[in-house]
Amino acid sequence: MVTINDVARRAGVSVSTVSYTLSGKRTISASTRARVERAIAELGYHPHAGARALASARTNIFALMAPLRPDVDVSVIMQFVTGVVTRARTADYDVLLLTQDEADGVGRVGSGSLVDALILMDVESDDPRIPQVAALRQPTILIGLPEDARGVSCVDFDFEAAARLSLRHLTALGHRNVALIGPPPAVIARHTSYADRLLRGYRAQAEHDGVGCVIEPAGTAPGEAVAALDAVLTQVPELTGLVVHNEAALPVILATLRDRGRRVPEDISVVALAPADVADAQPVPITAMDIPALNIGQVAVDMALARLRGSDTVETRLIAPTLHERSSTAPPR
Amino acid sequence: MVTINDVARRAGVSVSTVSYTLSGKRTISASTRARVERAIAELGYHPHAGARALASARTNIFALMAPLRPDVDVSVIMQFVTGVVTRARTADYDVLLLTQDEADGVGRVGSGSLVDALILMDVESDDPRIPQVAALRQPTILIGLPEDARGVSCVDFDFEAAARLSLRHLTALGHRNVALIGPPPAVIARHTSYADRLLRGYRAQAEHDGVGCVIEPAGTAPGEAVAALDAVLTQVPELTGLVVHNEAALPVILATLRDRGRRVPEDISVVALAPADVADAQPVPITAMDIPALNIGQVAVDMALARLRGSDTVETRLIAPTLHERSSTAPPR
DNA sequence: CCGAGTTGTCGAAGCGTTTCAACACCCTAA
DNA sequence: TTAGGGTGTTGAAACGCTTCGACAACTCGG
Repeated sequence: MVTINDVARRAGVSVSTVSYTLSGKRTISASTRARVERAIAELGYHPHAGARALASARTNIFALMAPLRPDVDVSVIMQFVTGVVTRARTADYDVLLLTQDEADGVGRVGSGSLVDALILMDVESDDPRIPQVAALRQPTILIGLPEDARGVSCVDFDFEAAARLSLRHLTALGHRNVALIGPPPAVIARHTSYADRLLRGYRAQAEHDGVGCVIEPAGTAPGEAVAALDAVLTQVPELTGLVVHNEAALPVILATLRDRGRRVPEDISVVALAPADVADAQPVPITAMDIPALNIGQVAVDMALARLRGSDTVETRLIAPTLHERSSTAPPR
Repeated sequence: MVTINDVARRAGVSVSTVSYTLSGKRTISASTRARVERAIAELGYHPHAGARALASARTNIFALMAPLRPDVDVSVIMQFVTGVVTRARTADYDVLLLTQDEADGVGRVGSGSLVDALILMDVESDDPRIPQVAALRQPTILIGLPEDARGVSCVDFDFEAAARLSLRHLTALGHRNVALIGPPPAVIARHTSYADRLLRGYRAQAEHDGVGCVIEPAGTAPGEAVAALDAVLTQVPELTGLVVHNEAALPVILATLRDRGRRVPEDISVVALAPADVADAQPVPITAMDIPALNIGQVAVDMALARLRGSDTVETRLIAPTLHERSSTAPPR
């Protein structure tokens, strides 16, 4: 194993000089720097992560706690993860992947100084992890918005506003017989933060616009999506407007609508909450509130970095929704 | 920050005694152990990961290099990842998530002693990472099977056998007009290991059974799947048997078949290569070679652990396919 | 030509563990 | 009674890095 000592000897300088060339925390003459860098390249030196962590109290690792469970929508999760990992790397950070189902994962990686900051996904309205991270030295960023966010920074898509806007888009077009096909029942039962806010927004807007409030959760399996749609059609036979927030269900619902003889948008208008690529890739491009999942992951990292640089402002950032009109909405006939 | 010193003082023993109680590498009397454990609990002590790594040359971290690109099938990837992470945790290992697109990620985490072993996904037939990991002190497990696997352990689903079996299932039923809808063009162009083996197996079996060999790649977007299916139907108008290996395309293809007036399995038999839950969740449960992605991830971890325990046997494990008959195949009329 | 900065380099003291060699103790067999 | 062999515990030396304070060698204004 090649150490900083080997580099120093080879370059004819002291160990500390090598360290300072690497970190840039002191000025180093151009010629010295060059010799050190050559030695590093020749020896193929990589600093020992553990030693570095011990001496500097920094690991350059983030913990990302992601929901590796079947009931959440994999493609969106992946986008968050991708956003986090790629942005972290640009700041020379690595990402440690944790699951929810370890009881004290937070304490272990936090108190054990394994990571410099934590990013938590799939936040619930009253999330048990919040007191845990609050006890930590490391800053934490939540992707999601709990009821009580004291002391932790949050970032998320503004699902409440998104739900309101989606419905308003339909009612503004003149639709009165509308419904929402929402997240899986399990997600709602857990009071996952986004689901709570989504439903709250939808209910408020339905009341505000004076339309009936029909909400049907849908599981991730195709059969469940069909069942949910049929349940909606039973409750609202005259249905002309549908809001869908459920990645997995979207294609199935569109296919089933066709099966049932309902054309989109002539008979039924559909608004989705989904990443742009998903909405765009459907047989009929879907008018949607684009969920910028990749971007939210990146913002989470940026907030973590800011905190590590000393900013102690705990903030909540809600990404405002923008409705992207595609071909799936029209006035009712 | 509470250190092993604090624990030792509190328990009235030496630092090394605490260390040995934690590691179990020396016998400790029951009474001492109890005192130490109480001190640990009372102080909420967690060993410092960096210090531990430095002293023991072990980090208890695996690197998992996963394809965070859009053209691979997210749901299968997620299953691999989930299998790896959960199994790793049962052995007290954490998982560091790396992407492919960092040039020397392998060297950085390997030479930097950040991880004890590496697990590489999305392996290509002639993967440039193989020489990199070969130069490392740490063992590496590939999920996939490159052309030249010297020195590295591999584990994967036997896609070649799976393709042969799928096709043979159709020909044995009497189908002569068959086709394969395969992975996205980009995956094939990169010579992703599984795609290479899949096509090889299919071609061999087609020749062996004396049926035409029609292969159509399909992108992940719904539109592309439709296009692929139509291309197949143009080339083989009398089509009665279809093998599909493409998670994302499967539901779309089934829907489109219905649109085109072809019933499954009365008019067209469909065999898929897909995880059991995906195959099972379709409107018509699909006869499939179940891809045990979760399990493969776990096996990868087990192989890594074995190597870390000193076994230096470099092995290649191919998980044999088993055909699970559901309702999507029947003899041609 | 002197003193005060400025710049570039160095030595050494940690950082919190693990682990090796040593040792004290008790038990047993001779 | 003593030698010999476990048991259980300890002190101290690593492990490879960062960082602080010190200092030599310059530069520059007065």
